[in-house]
Amino acid sequence: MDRRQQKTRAAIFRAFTGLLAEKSYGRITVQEIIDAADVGRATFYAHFGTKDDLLKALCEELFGHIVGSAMDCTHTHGLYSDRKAPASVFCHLLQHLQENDHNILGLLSCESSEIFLRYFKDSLNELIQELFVNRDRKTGAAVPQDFLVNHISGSFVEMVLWWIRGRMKQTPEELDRYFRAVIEPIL
Amino acid sequence: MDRRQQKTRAAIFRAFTGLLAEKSYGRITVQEIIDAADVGRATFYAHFGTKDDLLKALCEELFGHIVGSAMDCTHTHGLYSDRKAPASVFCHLLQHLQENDHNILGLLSCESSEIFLRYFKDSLNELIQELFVNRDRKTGAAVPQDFLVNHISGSFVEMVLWWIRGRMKQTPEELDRYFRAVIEPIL
DNA sequence: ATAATAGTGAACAGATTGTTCGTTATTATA
DNA sequence: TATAATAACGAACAATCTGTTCACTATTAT
Repeated sequence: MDRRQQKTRAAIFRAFTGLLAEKSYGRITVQEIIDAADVGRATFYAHFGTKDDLLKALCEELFGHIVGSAMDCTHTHGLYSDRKAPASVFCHLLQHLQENDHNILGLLSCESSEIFLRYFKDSLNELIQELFVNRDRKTGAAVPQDFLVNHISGSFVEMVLWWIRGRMKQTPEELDRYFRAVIEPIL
Repeated sequence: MDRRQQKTRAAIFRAFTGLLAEKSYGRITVQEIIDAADVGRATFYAHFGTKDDLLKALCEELFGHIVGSAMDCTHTHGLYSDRKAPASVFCHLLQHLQENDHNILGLLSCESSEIFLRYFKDSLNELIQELFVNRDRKTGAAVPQDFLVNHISGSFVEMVLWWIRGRMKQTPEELDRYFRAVIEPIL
């Protein structure tokens, strides 16, 4: 609502992500954040109860956004007509990542990437769960459905990590092919 | 060498793992560790330069042990004749986990499990890499080998996390079946 | 027996945290 | 435009934590 709130919130987010590119989450102090954001100490604590709260808020904003967009895309096709329709939700997600919306790659490739990957996977889980509802399963009941959902979201996240750590030498389309090669045989 | 060193080292490890069961890694202070271990402040810093060093040392000891044993098992069969030969390395690993050697489950199920999972996965990667060397790959070159290795170790670790978070209702043998069901089709 | 090694306990400056409070600036709205 | 509500400021605070130092004591290996 209040423009001032949005400004400080954005400034804190910006400072925080900037610091994450330099050092691990654990070593970042509130002091550094407010210095970088040029914001009063009391102001920080008026917005976020703790550093962990800030982390959580940032993750929700980022991953909620990216996964939400993927969800919209699969539900209402044609909405993104201005962009080449991706071959799969996974490809869509990877392209989103490569475009580096809100410097999301910075977070996933920083020293504390594991923390962000967990949030990412949680969001992914919801997405994939939904995809399964609208889909006939061809597989017999060899494995429970929630095992399968976890396997897919887990593999995807681990693949993204592998991709980033390898300096992202593959294109999203290439990665998508790999991923489908290891996932589709079991669907 | 010196018995005193081993004792304090063990006391610190014990105190640390105990605290991890209660609170997240980030919230644990050196102060609490030395209080719980009943060890002088200077002593702690004589052993570990920092809290992160302690974490690393613990992980190396634990995962090096469990994965190393799995590696031995696959190399020299019959060594573990006193125990029912497990159907696969994965089953072997899962059984080891369930036995909760050195309270390894406590670490993997605590609030900071992500940190430990990363170390676990690193160790696993080496193991699986080795397994691939001694094995003919049936798959075509649809996906690169290191992608595949990462996919397998990543999936395994994510499965363990799923297992633990679901309160470990499945037996290691059951889990092993699931895992082979999603992995063997692509080998 | 003795020299080397490890642990003790206290003290330390410096940094970090989370909170409080009076003051100032910005915003919404009447 | 006037005014009341809201947000940020900045300075200060006690409490805690960190990492290091030092003189002293206990244990260990040889």
